[in-house]
Amino acid sequence: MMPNDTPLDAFLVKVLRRSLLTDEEQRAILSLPFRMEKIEAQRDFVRMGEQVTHSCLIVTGLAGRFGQGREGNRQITALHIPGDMADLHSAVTPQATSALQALTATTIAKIPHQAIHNLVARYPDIAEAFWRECVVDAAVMSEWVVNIGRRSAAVRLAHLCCEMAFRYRLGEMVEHFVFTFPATQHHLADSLGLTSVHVNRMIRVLESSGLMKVRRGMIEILDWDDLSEFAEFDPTYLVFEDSPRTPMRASLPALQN
Amino acid sequence: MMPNDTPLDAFLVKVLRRSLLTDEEQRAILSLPFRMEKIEAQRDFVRMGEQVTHSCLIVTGLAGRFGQGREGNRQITALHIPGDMADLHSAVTPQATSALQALTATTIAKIPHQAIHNLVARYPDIAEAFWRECVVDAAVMSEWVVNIGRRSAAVRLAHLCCEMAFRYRLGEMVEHFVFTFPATQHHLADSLGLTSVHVNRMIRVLESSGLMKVRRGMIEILDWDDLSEFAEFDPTYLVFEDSPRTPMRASLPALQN
DNA sequence: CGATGGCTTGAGAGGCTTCAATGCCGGTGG
DNA sequence: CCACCGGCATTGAAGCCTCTCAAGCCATCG
Repeated sequence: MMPNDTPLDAFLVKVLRRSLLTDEEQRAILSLPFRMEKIEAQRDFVRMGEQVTHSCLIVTGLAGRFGQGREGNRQITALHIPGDMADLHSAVTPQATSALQALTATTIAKIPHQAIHNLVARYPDIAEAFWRECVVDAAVMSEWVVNIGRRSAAVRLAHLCCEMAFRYRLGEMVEHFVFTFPATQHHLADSLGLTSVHVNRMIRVLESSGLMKVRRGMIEILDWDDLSEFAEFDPTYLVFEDSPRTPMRASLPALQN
Repeated sequence: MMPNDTPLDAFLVKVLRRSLLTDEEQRAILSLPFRMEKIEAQRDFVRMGEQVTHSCLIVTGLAGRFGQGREGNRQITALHIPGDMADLHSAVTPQATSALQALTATTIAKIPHQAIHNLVARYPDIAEAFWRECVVDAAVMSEWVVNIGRRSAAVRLAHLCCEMAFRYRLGEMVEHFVFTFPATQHHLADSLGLTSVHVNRMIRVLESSGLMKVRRGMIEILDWDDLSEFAEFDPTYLVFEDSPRTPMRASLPALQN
């Protein structure tokens, strides 16, 4: 089945890298109802503690999930790029435990939980696929814990850039490339548990080692192999096509309809 | 329905705090097949990269999920106590992206993925409940990112102790109490992104402020209110009983069977 | 052209680490 | 019953990585 031109396409493409779905199931996902919304930079579109009734798919721009300490210390716990369902988990735990904020001008597609529930009740394979998406998000966060907890600032920054590069390119890496990444140094700092001052210095360190450049709104990878080596970056946790797809399916009784 | 005496009871109790399940569904979970296994302290029972075929329920003891940097730097990304299904997510992503290690002598119940898949294919509500468990685990990790990224060592340690206290007591808190927690200071350090030397010093700081004591294998909370205030601990991310339980259920067509 | 937001750079302070030695305690074997 | 042993906890001193504070710069925008 060919994706057409819905905002849901990018999401479906990502899902299909990890879960095997029939044409009917794919069509069902693509026909999910949604309402587009433009969010200006620095605005929260999900607030902490709120009762959420929609899941948010990032269509363009960049969004961050924020936790915070008492004294205004903000920490980004996840970054979401176009094609990510930033909020899929809220379908299953509607009370938001953290805030979602647009880091730059962002458009989102809001999908009613109701529709998601109808979908997964009807298609167990889709339920499993969505469950899997949430598990992959958790694996990414697990890697962030390691990154923040146990790596030096320079390696930390390099690792984040590798992850974002890998996610933007869906794993199709080459030696040297550029991608747009509209996060400020302050956003990077909040993602890394550092200050923006120190992020700035580390950017210069990486640049002077010839590994990468960070400019306003974009990142240039100069040498992917050296960089990912330096960053201790191993993309396995992003669970892409290499891993077996739903290996049990064959042995399941076909219950759906 | 009354829990009887299976290792699965504790797990079911936790699931029921977050998901509404019928008697039949509860019975189905309790009749999941499993094989008990004793793991000695410091031994990995799931290795990184391994293809996993079972999910592990912690029955007694304490287990840690480990990520690691290049130079032997270990970072614990999750702690699992009795009643936790440490590995539920592996049912949906069988390639382990991190290792599971027994921190002390631990007994686990290994549940075949096959059985889990059969269960969730038959009972959509259970699929949703298991999905929700994974989402809660992710919420805990999200809080760890904030903790490690943005809080000082003393607050960080206090926060972890609050979390573990809350989880051991399933949220039934009192002013002053003791609970056994068989982690070493080294384990705490690996959970907090600190060194064991510094954890030791912070323990003494907390003790001299009269907030808590940490002894070999146990933690004593001296003043829960003051401690959780100091730790910036807000248990919302752990509990979902306040929030509506699977609010969509009523409106779903009853498809199962 | 002033205002704004982000980036850059410097100097000093401090929190945490590193290294290293000592102390404690439970277990084990003679 | 005691001596030894190994793992963990404790303590000190020195150093470094990162933070804080503060100023200057540069582009963009009204």
